[in-house]
Amino acid sequence: MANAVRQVARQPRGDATRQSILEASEQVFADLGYAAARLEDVAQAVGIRRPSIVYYFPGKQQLYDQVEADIFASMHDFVLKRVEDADDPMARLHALLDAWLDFLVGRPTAARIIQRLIADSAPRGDNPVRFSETALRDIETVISMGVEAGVFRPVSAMHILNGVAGGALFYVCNGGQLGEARSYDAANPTELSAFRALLHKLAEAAVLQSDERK
Amino acid sequence: MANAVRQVARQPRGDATRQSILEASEQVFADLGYAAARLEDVAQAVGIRRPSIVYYFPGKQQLYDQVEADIFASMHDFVLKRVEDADDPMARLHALLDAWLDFLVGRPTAARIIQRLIADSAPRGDNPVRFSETALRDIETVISMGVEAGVFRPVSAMHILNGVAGGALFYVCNGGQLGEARSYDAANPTELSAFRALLHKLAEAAVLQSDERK
DNA sequence: GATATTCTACCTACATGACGGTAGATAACT
DNA sequence: AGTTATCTACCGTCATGTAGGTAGAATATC
Repeated sequence: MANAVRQVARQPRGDATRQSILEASEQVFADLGYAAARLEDVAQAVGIRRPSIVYYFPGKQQLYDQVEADIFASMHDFVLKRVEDADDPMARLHALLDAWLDFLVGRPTAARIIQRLIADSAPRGDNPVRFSETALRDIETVISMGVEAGVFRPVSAMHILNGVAGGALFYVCNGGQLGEARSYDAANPTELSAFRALLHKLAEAAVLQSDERK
Repeated sequence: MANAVRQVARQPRGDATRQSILEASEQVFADLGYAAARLEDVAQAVGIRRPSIVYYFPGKQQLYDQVEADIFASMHDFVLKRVEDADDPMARLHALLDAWLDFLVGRPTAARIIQRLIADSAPRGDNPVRFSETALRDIETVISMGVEAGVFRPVSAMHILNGVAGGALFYVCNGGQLGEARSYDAANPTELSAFRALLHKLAEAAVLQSDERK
């Protein structure tokens, strides 16, 4: 079979091309969304012809799935690594939010892809990994530990995800969204640390008992 | 010219069809996004043939623009009406957030369309109305009044928009996003009032001086 | 160590199908 | 009768996927 999915790349050159395709397509999918994205654009960005993409990925959908899966995996790993360094509940929550924020700021294409994903009414049948599910499990773990420790009031992880984590996505996506005058660079250290401070404040307000906020 | 844009509908029947087309297309655009949306779907939902849509709207893009413009206008009006009933700064801020939340809960298609819009990297050239700009102006007014009154600390309206208003969008969009077990109905009164309470708490944390939170 | 063979990494060219838009006929009001 | 509303039929475009070919690298063979 000519188009067998190659589980493992065989040659360094092929590896590099494959990686370039993934990166270029992440950009294109982020910019235009799945439906409007054209493989032609991806090919052009990589510097190859469109059919060569098919040499590496069976089709557009599979390419997209690969991009999405990579985003989720990277993000989850990133979060885990940051969270396990913290031990008290509030430190863990801060670490979790910081991890999300930093990941998205460093990979704004991922932010925009997730943003689009959340707009979809229902999960796509064959798509195994769902953002909100993964993210929700991560935050549920952190929250429930805080609640058990008596540090957090009992609060729906779902609501925290919506109220607080959504903010990080917005912060990244909205940077170039406003008119010339109001545009900002999400990666700008001053801007970022200001927003991070707000995020922490919001998180504390969300989980702490009303009488023990600092 | 056969396809002249009709500024005013001439007959009641035409008016009704036109309205049906707008409503159906809002649904379709929300479900699939602009690129993936097919006029065929819209026509089918309305119960007419596809070319009849062109009788009312010059083309797909113009139809979409109309839907978007209507959403922004409705939302802005909705917000204004709610905010002007409040007079002290915090009441105004709460009214603003409640208005956003209630509007989006009542019109989830709008929420998903806005969600998609924010994923776009940059404003489309010919698109006159930008969500974040309109919303930002609304919130800027409220915030700056609070700051001038000395009730709010000086805080970037942009950050409030990201951190707090984004939450309302997420709340609505994420309802059907999770697996069977975790799905929720954003319009459910219990769920909604719990989230509303959180939103208020977050807003207060964001704008009040650290020492005067209730 | 030169030659034959196989494989990798692309390419060109084409078939297919989907969707938006257009033209013109027709039905339904008033 | 004349306008308003909707239909059928058709066309053009465009993006995907497929078929098959080719240069050059890697590997085997003598």
